[in-house]
Amino acid sequence: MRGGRGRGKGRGRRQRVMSFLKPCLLLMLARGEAHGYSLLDGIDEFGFDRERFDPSLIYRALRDMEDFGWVYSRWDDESQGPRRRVYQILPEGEIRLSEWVIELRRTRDEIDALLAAYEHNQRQNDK
Amino acid sequence: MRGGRGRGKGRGRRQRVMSFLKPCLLLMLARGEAHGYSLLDGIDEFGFDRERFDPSLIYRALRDMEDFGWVYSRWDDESQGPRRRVYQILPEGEIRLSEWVIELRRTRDEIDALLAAYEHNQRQNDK
DNA sequence: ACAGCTATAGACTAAATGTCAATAGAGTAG
DNA sequence: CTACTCTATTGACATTTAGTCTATAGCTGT
Repeated sequence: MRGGRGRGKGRGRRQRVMSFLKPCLLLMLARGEAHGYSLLDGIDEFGFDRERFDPSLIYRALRDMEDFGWVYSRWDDESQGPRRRVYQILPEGEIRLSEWVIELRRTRDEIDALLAAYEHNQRQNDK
Repeated sequence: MRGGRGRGKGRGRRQRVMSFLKPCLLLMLARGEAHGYSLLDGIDEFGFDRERFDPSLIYRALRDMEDFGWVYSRWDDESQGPRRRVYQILPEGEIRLSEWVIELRRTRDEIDALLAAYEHNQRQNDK
């Protein structure tokens, strides 16, 4: 076993990644316009832990998506409290969401393939 | 629509992420020892495109996993051609793989939830 | 000798994520 | 009236992960 290359990372544990947030946000916006904070309240539907979830991630994702032309935003001055930016999904965003759905289906199928291979392995080892 | 903040990224398309490679490698190693290049030949089983897949990713993943104590490697001098490093999975690696399987099942379920929500939305819009 | 394949490794780049702190309006408990 | 809390958005910075490109080196066939 070669000696470490000075890359001791403690433990390679990270959270899920796979850019799951943006499709979730697009889907929520497809149900109707919303602002960042209200979207934050909705993300636990998709398995995110609302308590530990940093709001800045949502705002960043929304701004990125606006730069891509997937969503549109305007300030809402009617509401009480601090001004909120209200987002709407654009046709480009609906297209991107539908592409994402296709990619996610494929990803799911690949995960299923790995799980099946793993379980197959386990059965072999039990024999 | 705010003017761009100088963040024109062309198009936000990336490949799948989710650290899928390492669990695939661990699973392949669970079936028996192997070296990097032979693992490269096996990854298309999991949906990777062997042609476009850069071998250095495999070697890096293997070294990372060795640093974590999940696999063990030794030089194989018996083989012809350039020396190859042969990897074996360690008990730590089997444990990590089983944890990964649990995480992947959860990820798959979350993808399924999003897909179901998307399809539900579509049906509503058709009405 | 050299072209091509097998095999591994390193450097550099780019992108995606995560963490923290700053700002600010409104309502409310004391 | 002021300190505190909740809603709301933003920016800076750090870390992690993934992707590209290049280098090295042994063997094989010509």
